[in-house]
Amino acid sequence: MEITEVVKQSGVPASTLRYYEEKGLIKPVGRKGLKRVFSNDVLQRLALIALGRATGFSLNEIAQMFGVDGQPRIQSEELLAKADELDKQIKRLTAMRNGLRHAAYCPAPSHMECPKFQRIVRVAGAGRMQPLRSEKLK
Amino acid sequence: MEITEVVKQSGVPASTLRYYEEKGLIKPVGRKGLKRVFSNDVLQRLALIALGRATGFSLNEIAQMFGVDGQPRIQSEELLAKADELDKQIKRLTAMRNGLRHAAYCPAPSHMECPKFQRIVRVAGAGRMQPLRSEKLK
DNA sequence: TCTTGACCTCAAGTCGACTTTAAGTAGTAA
DNA sequence: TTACTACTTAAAGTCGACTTGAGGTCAAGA
Repeated sequence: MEITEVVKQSGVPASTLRYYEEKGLIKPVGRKGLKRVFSNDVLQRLALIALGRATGFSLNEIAQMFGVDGQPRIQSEELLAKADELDKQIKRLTAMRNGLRHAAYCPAPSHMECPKFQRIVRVAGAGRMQPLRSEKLK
Repeated sequence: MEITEVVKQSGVPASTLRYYEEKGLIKPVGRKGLKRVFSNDVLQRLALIALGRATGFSLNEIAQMFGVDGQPRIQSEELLAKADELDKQIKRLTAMRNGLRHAAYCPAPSHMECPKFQRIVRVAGAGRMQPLRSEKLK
């Protein structure tokens, strides 16, 4: 497959494919002249990357978790730790979803005054109010 | 409360608080000289913002969903639509979590070759491989 | 042979979410 | 009065994830 075929089948723009290659997330099987040639495994790879991105992992994290060949490069311990993080995240999302559904119908003048809504926020946040960027320091 | 107190109780840096104010996400009740004075409602507000961010909403979306006073500014229909989005997101997260747990133990040489792992990726992605930035066009 | 189209590289630009920096002000303490 | 501390503003910088643009290459068709 040449790059355009990958673009068509995946919906991922060529510029992004080149960028992902640069970051070591995908790898063409070869070249035909200048042109990159991909095997169709790349589509699964892209699905995996998209899934990772959609679940909040950075490209670097994804690259770490699954090497170019799909083999994890980090310890199973760390993979399991990531999985646990996701569990927490799932709880937050569930709380937020419930909060939104509630807010759609709650008659309270301001939601911050509604005890149910307050509880949802409290349960979900549970002390973590830091903005996301602050997590860069590691 | 002055800003430092908010920083202490919330963990959110002063620079971020000022930035949030600029974006219309929070609002001091007044000033004492130059200094901002906040009511302690701001802490709940920050929890709400953090929850929103953690669940993947942008600051603009959060500002849209809940005005400065916590009253939703958008229709319940839209709130419910957001809730449905969250449901999908929860499914993706769950899939990713399962994938990671599986990857931690699966003996297959490459995960992309493991049928179980493949199914997880397929179920979760379901055609959506577009990078996140592409969604800016709306 | 010349042009076209599909691809290439490398550098620079953009966008959101902040952070950093430089320079200023208001209240308090010595 | 001076110095210090806790804040302020406005502008510029940073970081990740891409996108855009300028200019180059190569195979195929007129």
